[in-house]
Order: sequence, then C-alpha cells, then structure tokens
Amino acid sequence: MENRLDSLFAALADPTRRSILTMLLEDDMAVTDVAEPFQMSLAAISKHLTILSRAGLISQEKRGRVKWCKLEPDAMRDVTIWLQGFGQFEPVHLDAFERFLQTELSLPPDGG
Amino acid sequence: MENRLDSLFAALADPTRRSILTMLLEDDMAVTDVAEPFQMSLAAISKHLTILSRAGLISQEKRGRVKWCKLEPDAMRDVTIWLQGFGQFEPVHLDAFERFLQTELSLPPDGG
DNA sequence: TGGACATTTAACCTTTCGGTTGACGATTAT
DNA sequence: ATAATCGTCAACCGAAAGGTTAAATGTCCA
Repeated sequence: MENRLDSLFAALADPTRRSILTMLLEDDMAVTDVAEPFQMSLAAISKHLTILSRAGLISQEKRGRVKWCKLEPDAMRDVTIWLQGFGQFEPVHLDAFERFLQTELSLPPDGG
Repeated sequence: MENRLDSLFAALADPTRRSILTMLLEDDMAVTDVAEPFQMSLAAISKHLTILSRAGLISQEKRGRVKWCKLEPDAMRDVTIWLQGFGQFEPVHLDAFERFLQTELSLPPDGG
C-alpha cells in the first residue's frame, strides 16, 4: 500500500469490515464476539481485524486471553479531508454558516 | 461488488484513480489527456476510467472520436453519508459552530 | 481510398485478496 | 496437571486486481 489513503479506502471497501466498524460503534468487543454474527471462520475475521488495525481504524488491546477491539474513528479524518476537496460537505455548510454568522453579527438586532 | 459502497470505496482505493479524479476537478478531459501524466499504458488508464465510471464517479461522453471524462462528485455522497455515521465531521464542527454562535449572540457586545 | 488518431478489447501474466483448514502458543478454569 | 478457550499463524486455494502488448474498432482528414 502506497500511502495512508490507499490502506484506508481499501480497508473500507470490504462489506464485512464495514459491518465490523459499525458493530464497534456500539461498544468495544472481543475478537470472538466480533466474529459471532458472521458466517466465516474466526481466522478470516482475525485477518479482517488486522487490516482494520493496520489502517488505524481500530486498536486492539490484549487483556488476559481476550483481545479487545476498539473503534478509532479519527482515522477516518484523512478520508474526510480528501473528500472535502471535492466539495461534498463542510465547505458548503460552513460557508453557509459563516455567511449566516457574518449577517447575524453585522446587522442590528432588528435588522433581519 | 456487492453494493454501491463496495465499488465506491474500491474505486477510491487506487492512487492512480484518485489522481484522475483530482485532475478532473480542474476540467473535463479526453482519455488520452488523462493518460498523459501517467507512466502506464493507455489501455491501463482506460480500465481505470471504466472502474471510475461504473462507480459513478465520472461520466463519459463520446463526441466524434474523443471520449470526454467528467467528474461526478455527487457520487461521493453515499461515502459521505456513511462516514457521517461515525461522527467525523459536520456533527462536531456544526456543534462547535452552534455553540460559538449561541455564545456570540447571547452575550452583550462587551461580554467576551 | 488510405492513413492517422482515439479508444477499447483480448489474451496473458503476476500479485494481492478473501477465504479455508489445521496446528500452535498463551491464558484460564477444573 | 489437564482440559477448554482465545486468537494467530502457516499453507493452501480460487478469484480478482492491475499491469502489459497486440490487435480491433471507430472516426476524422487528405
């Protein structure tokens, strides 16, 4: 994988991995519990978790014989920033917000 | 490819394809011109464009013997929406903005 | 009509991906 | 001590990704 975005987008391109991330939105989970709803081997899930971990999308901490998986949503920031270059979101909204703010603050209270 | 997000994320996972999208941000381009800066065959670029097209990220219109490629950034919306489920952007920024706005508007001019 | 240009297709190759199974190391429980 | 549990590793497999080159298709120009 060349750069950070490569591994991020690639990690997010698999539906199983996206499902895992969604599950982790709820709460931290042990590897076995992550694997439970899927119809594939634990080894396969373990590999998916490794990919998510290398992309920075989750962190894993071993406590006893259980390895806990934790969502790290900040890793998605780089994706977000890249997408912003295509004007899909904030730019528009923030611009609108800023204009609103300017208007609100520059006008007298009864000016609107 | 199972669903829409699969093909979108997969399309975005390749650095050549992301570069192409960035180039198209500037202006519409013919296939040959898209290929020019890359050190790979035209056939390879043609395949990349097919992948981008199938993901909906670009559209292609043939005029004469030239096929024009046009960026379709709206296709990124689904990605955006999915990412928003992880609270990476607007929510945070807008909340911050709203708090700021509340503060600004509710305080007397010398209140800060 | 023939040739140059623009792009895709076909066939092929190598590497990566996503899955399997089976063995293994580490930890906990009996 | 022994057995069960948690998770990874290694070896393997078929399919897909990303590239190549060479031929084919369409379109414009002279």
